[in-house]
Amino acid sequence: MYCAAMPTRKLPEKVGNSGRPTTISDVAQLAGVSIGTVSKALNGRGSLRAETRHRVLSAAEQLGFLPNKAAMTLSSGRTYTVGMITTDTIGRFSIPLLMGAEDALGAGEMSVFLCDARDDPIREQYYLRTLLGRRVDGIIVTGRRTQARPPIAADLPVPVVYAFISSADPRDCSVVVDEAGGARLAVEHLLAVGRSRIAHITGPERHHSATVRAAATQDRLTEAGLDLVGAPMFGEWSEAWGRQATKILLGTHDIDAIFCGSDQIARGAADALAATGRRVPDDVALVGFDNWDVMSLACQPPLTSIDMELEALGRTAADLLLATINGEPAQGRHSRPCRLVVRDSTVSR
Amino acid sequence: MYCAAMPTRKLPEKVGNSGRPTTISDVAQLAGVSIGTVSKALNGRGSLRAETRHRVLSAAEQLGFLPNKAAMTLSSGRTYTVGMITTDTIGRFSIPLLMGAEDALGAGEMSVFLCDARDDPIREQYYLRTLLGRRVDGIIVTGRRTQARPPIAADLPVPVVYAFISSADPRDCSVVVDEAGGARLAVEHLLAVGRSRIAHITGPERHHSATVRAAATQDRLTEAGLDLVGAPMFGEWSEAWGRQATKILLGTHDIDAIFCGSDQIARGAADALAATGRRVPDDVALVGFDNWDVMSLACQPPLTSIDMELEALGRTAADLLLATINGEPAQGRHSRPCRLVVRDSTVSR
DNA sequence: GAAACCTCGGAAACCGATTTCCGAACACCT
DNA sequence: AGGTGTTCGGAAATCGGTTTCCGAGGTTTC
Repeated sequence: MYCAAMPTRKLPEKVGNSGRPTTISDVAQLAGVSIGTVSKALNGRGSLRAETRHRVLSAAEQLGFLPNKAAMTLSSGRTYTVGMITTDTIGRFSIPLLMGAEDALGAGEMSVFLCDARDDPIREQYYLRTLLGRRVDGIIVTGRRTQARPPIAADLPVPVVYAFISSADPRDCSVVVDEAGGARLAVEHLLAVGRSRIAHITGPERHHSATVRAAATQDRLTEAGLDLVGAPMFGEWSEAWGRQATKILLGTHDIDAIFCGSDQIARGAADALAATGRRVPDDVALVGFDNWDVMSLACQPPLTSIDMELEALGRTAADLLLATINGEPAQGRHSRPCRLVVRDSTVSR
Repeated sequence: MYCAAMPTRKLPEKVGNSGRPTTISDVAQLAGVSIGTVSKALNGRGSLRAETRHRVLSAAEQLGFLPNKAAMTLSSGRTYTVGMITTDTIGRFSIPLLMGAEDALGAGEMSVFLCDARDDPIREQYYLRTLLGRRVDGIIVTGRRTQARPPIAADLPVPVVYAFISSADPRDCSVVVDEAGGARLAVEHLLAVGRSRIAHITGPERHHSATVRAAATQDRLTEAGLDLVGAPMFGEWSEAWGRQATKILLGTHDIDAIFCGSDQIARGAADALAATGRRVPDDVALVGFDNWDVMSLACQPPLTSIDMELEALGRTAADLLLATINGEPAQGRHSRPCRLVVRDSTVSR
């Protein structure tokens, strides 16, 4: 009978108890077999009588036995762990990548060590060493800048996949976003809704993403027999720049659409357009990039945007890593398409 | 001489090489000693001749030896790993917590497994089991909702610290934000800049954070001999609600300040104020909560806000966890103060 | 010159699992 | 009754470290 007042007895808990974790020997003793037999029973190896197997399983259940991963690692050589190094700060981009990777890695079947190198090469090498010391089965390298980066190290004993960013060595396996394709999607959409005087406001010219998207924007317009209105406006990835650039633009050109290099810029643009009495999308249509809900949904009107599908990218990266770990090496650059998300900033509702 | 065309030779690399990772035996063989001696030399144990110690160290260096953590774990019983379970989604709140924790854990000395339970108790227990299977040295439990939650499990074999959220069991160790104190800071600041007709717009009433902050807001006003203008306006944590609530407020009351339960709400309020011709801060002062740069800096004008100092909170949680791991159990609820960040939404520049 | 002592480094147990190899027990066949 | 084959489960090696214990060899002391 259970009595609330009595001192807590060590009941068999589903997850662990406060003492020393139970080992395979404890299970063996309780089941009255050897530890080898326990191992076979739990892993379905060898040939055991059904009765024996069952006896072991219920003993393990009763003790809440969880095999010690470190011991398994030692004999199998695998840790069922991967490392994820973000070369710059963890943020809006790395989180979806992480979630996607976790997902592909079986959500807990394999675990992920997340390392934030904070743009510091020393710290990056340091993390690399700790990951190698932990004998991770593989490494995913990522970062905010999409510029190809030097390989994290030559000749590592574990497979490496670059996600979002790419390695400068073409033999390395990289999974990247087709940002040019994303920009083309945006332009095509604007053309489809009847716009022809299109401007482009984006981030710093030193950023690979900004130049790639700007170039693709111009290319696609040229294909349609059009020209970009003015030159691509390079600046910051900020709302303030979006506002400022839009004001400049409105003073000098006649436009019916702006494709922005980020949702933040687009939001700034929306504010500037509203402040000068332009209606979105009737007078000027607006497309952003990133599909960052915090921006694209809060914007008035909600933003049409380009989604880079980062979670899927994380999944792909992890899948390629798993393939390599399992002996089917994946090499080279893999590019993934973007997705257009249409909202009220380009089509009247 | 280096020649670009010649096949890559296996040079002694700083980090790893492509073959099987080197073991302590390899080092022992190269140094001409036994593995026990290598262990002593590398860890500064035992008594060795300086010459021997040096010979071992340079052999280890030459081979790029990284001790296998799994093997160390097996004999020491420690994994130098902690788990961090976020009960809901990883996001804006968990990342600073993680960074702070990483920092306190020596950035790589101990590593962190981040687990996203996605508001699913089943998944939570599943992650808990995998963490226990990996024999983590401790667990940090966190989440977005600040409501006290049931303990993640009774009687675990490893220490647990709750961060940001708290455990319903007062004996558990929790580190939380003094949200009431934060709200009081906001009110005091508004009083200090001469406001007396203060309204409060915040999130859903079912959210602990919203009710706690609202209650503290009213209390502090009462202490000052004032009343809140109208009742606290509970709604959503969104800009749209901030806009909507502000419009309602302006139609029914005469106010000179709004304290908002989040920066998003405050930003919506700022937009609504601007749309109706009110100047911020001259006509209406505005204070947000969270000090989320994306919102508070992009807002026009930039928002005065309450910073919960989540990174410091993560550090504190990790410190308490370390203390417990090292045999100085930390118990009970630890509350940490907020910080007021003054910007242009409350003081004219 | 022998006993006592000190210094240094090796042998081996141990951590907790997996896996191989082998032998005991039993059934079946002639 | 004896030989053969099959089934089941245990003993022991192994993974890569740490740590304890002990002995070889040299030095000091009387």
